Amino acid sequence: MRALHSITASAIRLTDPELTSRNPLIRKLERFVHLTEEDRAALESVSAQARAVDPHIDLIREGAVPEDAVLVLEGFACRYTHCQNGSRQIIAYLLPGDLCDVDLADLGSMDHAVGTLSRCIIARVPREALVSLIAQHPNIARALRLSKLAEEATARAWIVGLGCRSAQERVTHLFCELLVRMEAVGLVREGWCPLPLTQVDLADTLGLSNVHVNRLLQDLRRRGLILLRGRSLKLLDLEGIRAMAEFSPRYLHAASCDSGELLL
Amino acid sequence: MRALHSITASAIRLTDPELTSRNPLIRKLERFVHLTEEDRAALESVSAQARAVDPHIDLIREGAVPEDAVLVLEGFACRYTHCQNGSRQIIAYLLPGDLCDVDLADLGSMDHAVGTLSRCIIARVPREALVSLIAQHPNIARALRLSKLAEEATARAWIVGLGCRSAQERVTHLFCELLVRMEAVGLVREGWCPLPLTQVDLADTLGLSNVHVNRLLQDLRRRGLILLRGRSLKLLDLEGIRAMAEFSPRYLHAASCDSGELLL
DNA sequence: CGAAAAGTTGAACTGAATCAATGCCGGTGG
DNA sequence: CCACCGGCATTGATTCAGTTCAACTTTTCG
Repeated sequence: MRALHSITASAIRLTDPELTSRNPLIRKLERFVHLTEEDRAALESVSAQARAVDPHIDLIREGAVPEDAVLVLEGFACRYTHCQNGSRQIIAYLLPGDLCDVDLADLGSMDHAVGTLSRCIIARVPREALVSLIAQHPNIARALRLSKLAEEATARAWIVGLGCRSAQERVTHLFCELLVRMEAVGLVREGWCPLPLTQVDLADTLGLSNVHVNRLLQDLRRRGLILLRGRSLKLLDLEGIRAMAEFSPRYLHAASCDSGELLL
Repeated sequence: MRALHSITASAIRLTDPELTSRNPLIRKLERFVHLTEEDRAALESVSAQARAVDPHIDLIREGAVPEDAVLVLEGFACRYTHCQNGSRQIIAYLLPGDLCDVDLADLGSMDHAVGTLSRCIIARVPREALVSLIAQHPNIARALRLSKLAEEATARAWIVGLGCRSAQERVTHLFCELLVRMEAVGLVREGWCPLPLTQVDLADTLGLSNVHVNRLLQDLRRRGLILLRGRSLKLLDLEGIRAMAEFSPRYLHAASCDSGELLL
């Protein structure tokens, strides 16, 4: 059986060397650890019964005590809150492959909401399924721990950005982050990165007004640094943009990854 | 032996009902779980061999791969980074009782530095000691997990503050947060909360200039909302300040605490 | 095709930064 | 004990990055 599986796997690899799996959760976790066929099967089964969700729909409401974890398979979702002045602050993006609130067991009521930004494919992982997944698959448990560390590093990077970067630096830094994260789950094709966000979404992420975001994007386009077409983004002068954003991809793999290739 | 211990404990409680322990780590974790005498002894032993550290000293440098966790017993430390424009951004405060980087085992190189702000008393907990502490004391393990959730909630609150609150709201929100956290480790006396920070430190925390922080503080004093004397802070109209900061202490106990009293 | 959502533009405004000088206080050494 | 020094706090004047408001255009999508 083991032999059979690896033959199958390598056959797939020969026909389509890039797609070890279409499941973004598997792709993401494989950046951190090596998964066995059993691990992958468990992850596939957890991702079954996904359903499409419209944009701007709450997946977990603020104050709720979540009974299952949210797994994003397609589209962009986010954590967010509303301030009393009416403005919305996006706290984190949930991209394909992201599994929200792994520590369900310890979690009390939510201090923020989780909702879709674009149309999404979402799977719900019940608490018991999550617990047994972690208990029975040490590789997966470790990969989830490592990706949680990356999430925390991302939150820190957002604090730094909001605290001490200019508006243009924030925009470009966010684009660099999204590119790396989407690449990690195999969703970047020929430099084009899906970006199903409105300028208002970007503004609520970056602590800016939508008007100003609009002008910043125009400026980047005029200078030939980015292309924005049909909900996709292409960074033209990647090195230049990284320099102006002071972006280092290291924090996104915050961990002792074995594969050196990951460090870029 | 068990009986003896509990007699001792209640005797201490009778003479000094407030001080279940002077150790801020124990005080903090006891807000989340009930600790046995063995748990407490283990935590005391981990806190032994603390040493004084001057202000503005790095405890962990950016890029380092830490071999032990940092435990703050007295004073204020922080996580921070330098942006290339020269400004410093403080990412999190480490207050007495805070144990930095519990997931040492999974951690790669640091994407930020950890340093003292004021004079501090610091203990270093070697990796093996930390691992065995967690393995042998499930209560402590759970309490550390819960306090990590509170840390994450705090980071999210900082993102919200930097993203969409006015300068004055940020200052007052930070003061409310510090008051609650210092109260949790028994360091607030008659409403006075230690605040061994300069206005530059506050500015680097809040994404403001030191000049502006100075003016905001003067304004708060003039309006009779705070007192600032000798590295201590007193919030006079706590309800008013909480309202203007849109502060809810709930996120700081982000978890299923059993004690209702914690929810305020 | 028509309505709603998203993007674009200009003008006026403002919160906060910057720059630069001054005052204060606590520690240190003579 | 006093004089000096360095870090921190305070003040005023000026500038600027980014907001707000409001109108207008373009795109999307049922």
